[in-house]
Amino acid sequence: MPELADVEGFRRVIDSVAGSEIRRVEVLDAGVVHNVSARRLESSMRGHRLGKAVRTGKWLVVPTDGPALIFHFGMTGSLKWIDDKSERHRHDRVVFVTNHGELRYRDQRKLQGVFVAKDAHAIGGIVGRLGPDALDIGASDFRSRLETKRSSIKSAMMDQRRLAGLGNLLTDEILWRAHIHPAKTTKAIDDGQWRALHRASQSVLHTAARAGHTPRGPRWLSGVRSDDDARCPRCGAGLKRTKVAGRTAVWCPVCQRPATS
DNA sequence: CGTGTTGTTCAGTT
DNA sequence: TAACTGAACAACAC
Repeated sequence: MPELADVEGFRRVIDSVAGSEIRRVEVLDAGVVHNVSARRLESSMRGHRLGKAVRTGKWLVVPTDGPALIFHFGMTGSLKWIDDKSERHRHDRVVFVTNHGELRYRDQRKLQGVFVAKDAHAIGGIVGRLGPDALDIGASDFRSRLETKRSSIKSAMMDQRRLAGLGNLLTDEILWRAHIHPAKTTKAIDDGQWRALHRASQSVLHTAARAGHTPRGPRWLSGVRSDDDARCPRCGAGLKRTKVAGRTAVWCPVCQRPATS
């Protein structure tokens, strides 16, 4: 699930409970706690208040009046705020019990998880080299960061060092909206297509970020991409599935004509 | 028992 | 160097 839009949703979960004081940390599965021990996570966070979260790409940094919490959600992670007595979910891995409710890091596959940094500025060694967030990047920046990678456009868009936040679904959605084939080489994209791509990116990302997830509506590729016999929401053609940049790309053979040369 | 999965990283290769 | 491929991580559905 978690790409830019989903993590934006998690950011707002944190924002809505900023100020809550962590009373206890329950590490139910230490496999998701990455750069500190479970014991250290508990002792370093106890008694501190959650601040406003900052998202960059798929990373979420949560400052406190002590150390900062850092989350990456891999493919199946999420953050849940529970203010009633709901049962723990079998995939709840870390629970931050506060004075107002519980913040739960839930994750089936445990590919990423929870990190701790001295403060919100000391995240360099954890997050690595990230490009600017894909939301609200300007058209010329967008283009120059992508076109210098000689690869398929899909590969460039998913490269977190160029633009941060786009994953497999959002990338396919944007390319579909812009009528560009996912395997098209960056250097084969013309001026008009770069403009269309940027415009589609902003449109998709703003809507998805506002929703807190990539919409699955009838006008969205994401709404049909998993269907058997999936059809293009725009023209009705049968959608194609091919491997591009190591991932399954879903695209419309009519709206996104494959490269001819 | 295979195959696939909304992410990232690393070793090996081109 | 740049980019690609496959594997690995882990868990589950089909």
